[in-house]
Amino acid sequence: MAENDPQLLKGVLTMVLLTLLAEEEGYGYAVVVRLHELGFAGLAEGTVYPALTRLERQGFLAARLERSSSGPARKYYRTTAPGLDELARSRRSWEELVAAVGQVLESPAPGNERDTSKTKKEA
Amino acid sequence: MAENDPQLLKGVLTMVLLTLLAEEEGYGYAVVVRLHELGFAGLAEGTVYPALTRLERQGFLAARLERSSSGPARKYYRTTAPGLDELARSRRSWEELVAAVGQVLESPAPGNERDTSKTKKEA
DNA sequence: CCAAGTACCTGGCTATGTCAAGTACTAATC
DNA sequence: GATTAGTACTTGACATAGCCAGGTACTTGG
Repeated sequence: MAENDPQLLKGVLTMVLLTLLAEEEGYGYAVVVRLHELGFAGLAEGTVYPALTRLERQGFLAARLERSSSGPARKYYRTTAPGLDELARSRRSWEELVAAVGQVLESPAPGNERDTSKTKKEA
Repeated sequence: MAENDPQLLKGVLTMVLLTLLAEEEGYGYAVVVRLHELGFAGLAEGTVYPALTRLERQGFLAARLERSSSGPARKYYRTTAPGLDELARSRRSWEELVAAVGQVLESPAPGNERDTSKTKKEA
């Protein structure tokens, strides 16, 4: 589980959070732990909490507080209906990206000339 | 080919550019056109050129100018040896990310309780 | 009382994609 | 020969979102 490239994560976290919290309600701390288990190794709390707050502010997550006997109150989040829409959109973008990247990475043969000018007369 | 999420592209572009320019030399404008064909629909010139410049500055790409009869001189880039190393690292991160995201998206059954506290006594 | 585990929040930093505008060369048209 | 359109590259100001460091606060146990 190597260090994840911070940049690669961008945008992905939103989708991941909406997915997890659509399946079942959860609170920040637990989500962080879960994500570490799922392969998002270096993921910091300072990344997840602001993301949850943002998604709530955007109406994609709903939150409720619940007292806990093992520490401070937990903020449970659940994906809302607009959140599900956003998730669907997000997944589509993700799949397109994966497809496009796949096409580049598994590029078959480097034999086709690419020249935007129609090769009328070249230097 | 829907609008790509700008955030999702982050970090990916670097990898894609290093890949394309490792296969064969190319100049910015042509790369932009090529990427559009490959599924990176909304990709702007203003995104690609700075990326190329950055990669050159970092030593991952080498550049040379070539006059053209169809417009201003073209700046041809080719991936360097360090660029190939970076590409390898980058691909690894990407594959890990795709795997991790895959695990979340195709999450099988939402039945397992996840609670960081060992359920000693819950509210 | 203090430490450690749980749980959340914030400010400042950074990286990078986007937009808009600009420069400049060539060829074709009027 | 000035204008326009296509080719080709650059840049500055902006927005987003992840990261780090540090802070707050509740609970339990020594």
